[in-house]
Amino acid sequence: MPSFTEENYLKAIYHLSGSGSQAVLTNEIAEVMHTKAASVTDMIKKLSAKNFISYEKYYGVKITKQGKSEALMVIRKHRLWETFLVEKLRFNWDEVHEIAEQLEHIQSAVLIQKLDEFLGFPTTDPHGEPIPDKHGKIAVPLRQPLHGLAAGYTGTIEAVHDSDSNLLKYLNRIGAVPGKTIKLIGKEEYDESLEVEVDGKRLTISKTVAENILVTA
Amino acid sequence: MPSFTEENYLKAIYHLSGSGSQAVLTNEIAEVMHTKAASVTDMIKKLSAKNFISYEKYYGVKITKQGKSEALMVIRKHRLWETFLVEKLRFNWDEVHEIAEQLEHIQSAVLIQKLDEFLGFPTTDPHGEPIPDKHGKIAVPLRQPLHGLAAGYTGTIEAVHDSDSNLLKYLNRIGAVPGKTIKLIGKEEYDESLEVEVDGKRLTISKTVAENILVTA
DNA sequence: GTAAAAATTTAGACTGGTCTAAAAAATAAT
DNA sequence: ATTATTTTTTAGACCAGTCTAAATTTTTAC
Repeated sequence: MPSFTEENYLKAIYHLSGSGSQAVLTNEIAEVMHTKAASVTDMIKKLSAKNFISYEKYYGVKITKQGKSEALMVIRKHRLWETFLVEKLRFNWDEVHEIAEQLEHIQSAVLIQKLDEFLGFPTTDPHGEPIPDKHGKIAVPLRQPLHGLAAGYTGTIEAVHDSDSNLLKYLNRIGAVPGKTIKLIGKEEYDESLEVEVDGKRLTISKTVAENILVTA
Repeated sequence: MPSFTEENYLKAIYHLSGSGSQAVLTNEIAEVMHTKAASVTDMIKKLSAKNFISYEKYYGVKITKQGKSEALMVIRKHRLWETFLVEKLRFNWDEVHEIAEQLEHIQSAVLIQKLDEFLGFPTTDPHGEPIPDKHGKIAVPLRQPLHGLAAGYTGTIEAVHDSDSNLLKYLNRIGAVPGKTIKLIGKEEYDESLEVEVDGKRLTISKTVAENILVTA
């Protein structure tokens, strides 16, 4: 049974690796975990000893089948709890991430099973992200970050990354929520900011924000 | 903000002290925390430095106003989550303690506020224990352990201590649940076991079990 | 193809929580 | 009241997770 911290590392590695398909570098992990490279190296050794990842010195880390399965269970719990908080407790979309970060570590398979049932077996969370099923199976969504769209094209927002509350509050304010239509007017060369149209309103968003908005054409 | 472990110690001290009215000894804490006296001494120093308890060497520990308030908040969370698990997720009465032990440490005042509202502001948990309100106010229940009843008398089960799942499963099996009427037929001298009648059935229960059944006359 | 820069790992130390073994204080027994 | 017993505290150690500073390896630049 992985610890609290180990679960967080596995989740980060899973996401950074593109659902487990690529190797991940020490500094990448350090950045998203808000920690130092030396700490990551230590943790990598522990996760490797438990066969959650495979590790070669100086080359980076690959998540194993077992590690992927653990990560997907944590993600499942996170997204089910977020759904609960929004659907049942009437939280706003942008207030649930931090609480779900805690709830995702509660250990009880039957709890999650019953929660899933209580929520009516939802397939996506409030941010549009797919919820893995109890076997860890997850729908692969067809979508791309907004800044990958070509100028002039219109897309539908399918999901937004729920990494941080401030981003979500901002997206909420400008109306960029799942289901909405967004048109890419043009790209600014020097800073890669985008001019877009949402709800008939023109606005400029930074590259960083655009990367967190996921659209289908 | 107290840590996970500190919260568990405060809760234990609160209960052992009879809601904060008496001093508690090191070994008593060690026993209920399933830890050693030396570890308790260490933790006592930390809790004392944070003003959650007052401590005199070799004398024991008294919980402060601040410590009591923290303990009551943890108890409030525990009992609200237990209510949620039974009322909403359809858990059995005797399956929820261990899960609530984890959930009680989730940090978010607004979460508990919304959960309370979602449950319709319950005043007792599934075991009959009173739920402290958001200010830490708790109804003082009029009741006594079953073995305090005199032979021949009948009482109503108001609550049972939810310390451990095995006890609760046993109580469930014999029908000793809150709301039920229980008659004390007689006491056995040498081991203080009790002969009782529940649901028209006669049975013998140990002193240990009787102490966990709380009745009103 | 060597030097400089960047990334990674090691070494050693710290905190929180735990332990065992030994010392000190309080209580009980005669 | 002095000894024996129990309770509590201290001393020293360990594990998980983190850090800084230094060493090592890889990558980039010329």
